[in-house]
Amino acid sequence: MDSDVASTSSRASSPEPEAAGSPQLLFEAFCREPAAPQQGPGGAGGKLRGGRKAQSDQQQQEQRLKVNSRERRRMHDLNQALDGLRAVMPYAQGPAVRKLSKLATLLLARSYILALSSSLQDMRRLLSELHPLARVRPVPASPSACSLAAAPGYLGFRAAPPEPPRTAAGPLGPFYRHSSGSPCLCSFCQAGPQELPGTAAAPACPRASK
DNA sequence: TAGGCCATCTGGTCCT
DNA sequence: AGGACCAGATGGCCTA
Repeated sequence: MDSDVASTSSRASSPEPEAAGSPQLLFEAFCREPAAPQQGPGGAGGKLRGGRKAQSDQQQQEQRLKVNSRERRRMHDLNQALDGLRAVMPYAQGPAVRKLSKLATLLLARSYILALSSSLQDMRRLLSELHPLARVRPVPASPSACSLAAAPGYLGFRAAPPEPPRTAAGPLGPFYRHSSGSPCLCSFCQAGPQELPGTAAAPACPRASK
């Protein structure tokens, strides 16, 4: 299916990380201009008298190429976002480590967020125990400040996070297990994901996925 | 070689 | 109408 010129094997193992990594770039990509007009080859008025059907076919072809191109770019943006997510994820990164799969990235991100939330709660509790008089001041309510603050699970100083659903599998789902006997040195395991709220004791190490 | 993961194409649906 | 989003199909690459 080589219907698109741009479909050359640009795959390799990493999908064109043009600007991957930086959240800033991620947002830039997210907010980027709405799909440059991308003229098809020949542009308008290429064929003058090719017959109505031929012209219609060509128009359809160009339309198809345009849609394909948009879809490709959309997927590239998605992959960039995933790369950005991987970049801030607590797992061993390096040339010798296999890149997290998309699914693993999402699952690990969820676990990481839950772990951070739990840590934050613990620290807050500790702080209030050490300094009973020093109350943690609530974040001034400013609805327009950040839409995240309105999210149900937002961990501001207002409400405790909702209990995450408990699943039978580990925080990364049923896909990830430690290979028995071999201690994992990745930062995720070092940090102790077993403290995740609402999860079983099953450690979740992305390196053990394969 | 089988299975996992991925990129790409494609058609459908929804929204502006 | 055009664009975004989604899911299924397909084929390639890589690893155990």
